[in-house]
Amino acid sequence: MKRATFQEAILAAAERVFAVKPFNNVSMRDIAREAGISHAAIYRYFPDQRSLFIEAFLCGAREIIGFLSEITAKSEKGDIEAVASAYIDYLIENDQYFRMMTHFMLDGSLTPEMIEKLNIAERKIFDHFDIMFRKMGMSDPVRPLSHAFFAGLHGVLITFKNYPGRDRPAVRGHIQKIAAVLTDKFKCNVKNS
Amino acid sequence: MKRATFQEAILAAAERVFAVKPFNNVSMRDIAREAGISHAAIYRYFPDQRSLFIEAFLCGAREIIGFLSEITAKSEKGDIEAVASAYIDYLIENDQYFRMMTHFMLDGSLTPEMIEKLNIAERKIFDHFDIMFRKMGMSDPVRPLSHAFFAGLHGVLITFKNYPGRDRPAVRGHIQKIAAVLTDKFKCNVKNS
DNA sequence: TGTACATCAGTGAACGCGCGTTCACTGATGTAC
DNA sequence: TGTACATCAGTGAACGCGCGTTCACTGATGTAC
Repeated sequence: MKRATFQEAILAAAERVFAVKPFNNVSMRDIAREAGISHAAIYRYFPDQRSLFIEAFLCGAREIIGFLSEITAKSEKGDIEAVASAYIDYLIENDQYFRMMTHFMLDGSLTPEMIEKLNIAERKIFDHFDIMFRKMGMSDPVRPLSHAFFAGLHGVLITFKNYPGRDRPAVRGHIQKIAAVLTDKFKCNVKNS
Repeated sequence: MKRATFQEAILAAAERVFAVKPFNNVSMRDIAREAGISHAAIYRYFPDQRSLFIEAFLCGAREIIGFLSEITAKSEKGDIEAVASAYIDYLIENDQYFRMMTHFMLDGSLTPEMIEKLNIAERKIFDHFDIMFRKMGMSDPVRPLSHAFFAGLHGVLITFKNYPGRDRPAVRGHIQKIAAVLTDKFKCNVKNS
């Protein structure tokens, strides 16, 4: 097996483990077991655990970005509600990447290279929101809107993920409802001096 | 020293440690050292580490709530910009509680009692935002607005906390700027069908 | 007031665990002649 | 084609660490008579 292929196999195994177990207690041994190799072998392909995690996250981020690209392209008139709702739904389903993203955002000890990698992914997401806001006829600069909207949607997900005493569908419903409240605010084109 | 006093002394020590070190690698030994006692002694007052952390967080939350209560009371006409800006500033300064809050929100393994305690604190924050929105003349129900606004502000903090390549004042400036964009949206009273 | 005893807060040492990472080694593969 | 050698991917075992938690013990305090 070629080197690149092997790396991808490890990342794919990591992805499968993350889907089942909260990433913050996924061990190198877990991933190795899932990939069917010795845990020592991983160190031939990744210098350390965090590099592996970040690379795995970037794979997931690529998927998120691909999905976002699809839904923003689909909505001809910049239908922000549809985009927001689909985006939220996607992140609820692919919850592990969302959690990793939040974790990295709060982690103060990343190297500049790691931060830069994450930031490139983030900027791509902003770009798609930019496109959406332009389609909606918002006047430039739209980037601050994308920042605020992205951050707002993520905040809603984080805040209500463990909304107490509710089952999963009810939580999803509440998140969608509050996200809709937020989204509605962003349809307002007026600048309130 | 009375039992309650001792507990408070431990919590105060924890608070001091959290101010210096990311809470996710604060150990019982760290807290004990700061409090000037043996780490085994802590277990007389708290059943385990997480209970201690949650209790410490609740202390911090009380302070946040107190602060929020002050600023919402001060702003006669529901000056949402002033409230948001002060709230954001406070959370940037008292960053450790904000991070703990986010951590607990994402942690899926809390007991129902713990979740309930955290939720009571959260609801108190919502209450203050409710008051603000009512002062602004928003029509009921305002609770969804509070949910969305609270979540949005927190999202902005999380998203831009480690905004890469910026120093602390620049990060603070950006967070305030994006929070202002969000806040501005919430001044719009129109329902965009 | 003094004495014998019980209580219990607080201690230092130790337990046990899981983890990231390293290391000496093996065996398969590739290469040079 | 065959042989001798080098390379190197992958292994299982081990290292070393820090942690949460427990435990046997100590010494101070309180209590009963």
